[in-house]
Amino acid sequence: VDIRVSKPFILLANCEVYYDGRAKSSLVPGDYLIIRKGDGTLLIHGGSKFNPLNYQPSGAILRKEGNKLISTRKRETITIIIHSIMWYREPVEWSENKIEISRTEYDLKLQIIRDIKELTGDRTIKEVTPEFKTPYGPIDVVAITETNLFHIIEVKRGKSTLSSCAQLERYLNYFKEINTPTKGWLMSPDISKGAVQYAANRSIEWRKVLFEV
Amino acid sequence: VDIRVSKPFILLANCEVYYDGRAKSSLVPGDYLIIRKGDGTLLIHGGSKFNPLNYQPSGAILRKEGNKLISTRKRETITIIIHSIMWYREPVEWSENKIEISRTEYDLKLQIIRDIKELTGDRTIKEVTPEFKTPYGPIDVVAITETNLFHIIEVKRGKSTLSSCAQLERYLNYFKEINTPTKGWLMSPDISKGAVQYAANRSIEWRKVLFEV
DNA sequence: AGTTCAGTGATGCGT
DNA sequence: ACGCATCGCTGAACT
Repeated sequence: VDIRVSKPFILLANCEVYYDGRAKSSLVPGDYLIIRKGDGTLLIHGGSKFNPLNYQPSGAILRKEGNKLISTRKRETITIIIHSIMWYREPVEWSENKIEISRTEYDLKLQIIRDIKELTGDRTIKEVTPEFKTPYGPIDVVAITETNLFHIIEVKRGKSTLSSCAQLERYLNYFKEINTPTKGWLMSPDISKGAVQYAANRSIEWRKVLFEV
Repeated sequence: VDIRVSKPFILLANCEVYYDGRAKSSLVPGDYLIIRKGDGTLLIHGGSKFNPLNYQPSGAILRKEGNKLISTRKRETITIIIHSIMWYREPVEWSENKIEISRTEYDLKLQIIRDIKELTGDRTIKEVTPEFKTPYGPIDVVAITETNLFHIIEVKRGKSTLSSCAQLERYLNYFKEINTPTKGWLMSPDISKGAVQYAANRSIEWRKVLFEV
């Protein structure tokens, strides 16, 4: 079988793989599934687990040297030494459509902005800004009251964790530096125990928010 | 062609895909690559990009209903409606070896622990603990001096970011609560501009550490 | 090109 | 099972 590096292909081969770049890895000889897409993406999958064993994201360039396949991208290199080919296929058509997805953090954010006064219990809110920019990163939602109190809201689509608390606190620190009074909020469907503890110690409040759809 | 849900297979098919679970998505009809592994992993790949369009991680259970493939796992469901099959393969052998990887954060941490006195410039360190446990999460490296000053060190294999700063500060907060004097450190090969700023404002120090191998 | 964050993140390790 | 941190994370949006 002749592998064409100019075409997308799907290949099951007995091979070994070496990677060098940000990290360095080697994969002992075995039968693996090798996928090469039109945009340069290279995936080497083993017989279990979600993640490919080795890979290169879109933009990689593939070449052939004897029984070696070499893929390079931004100073990273994958070398596949092929011992034998079980089968090889070039898809005639391979669609590039995207999925349409809902129940993302963005959707939850819209709900929160709509219900902001009920959720915070603050009827004096006069302005709500999503993606509020600060030098310490963009804040999911900022709601400003008539008396210029800033509600700083971090939204999570899943569980709020210690890491969410730290993220929120980082934003709060910015407003502390510019002497602006704030109230910090976590809003999400769930929260971890550690986050509850941490939030309590720093007067951060959590509001449970569920997806409506 | 007859798809056997009891075996791992690779399938190129014209199909449409619906997912419902934590989120909800749909994929318009097209030609996609469907991979089913022995551990239940299901991957549906389009003709570009690293990430699968739809997927289920290991543990999913697959069944067939007419021209539908239905995979379920923990209240999440993927439904593939198959319109036509381009080709279908069942790998006879598909290895489950793991890659051996180096230059991970763990490797960098070992270097840092070895060179801890040089990196901190503190010759009075008497004890170094990796994975130091606190209620606010485990700290990469803690080094304690003869006078009980705690060096709190957050290690990153790539670039230190604002998020790294916030993570470190969260650990520092714990020691503040128990009235223990600390010095906060970021150690990594690189650091982002925002992180430099944030660290400067909170007397966190950064040390550049490169992989030796 | 650099920075930041979401993700159906997944995965591994600890409790 | 939950909690937490890493990942060669990738991908997207914005500067």
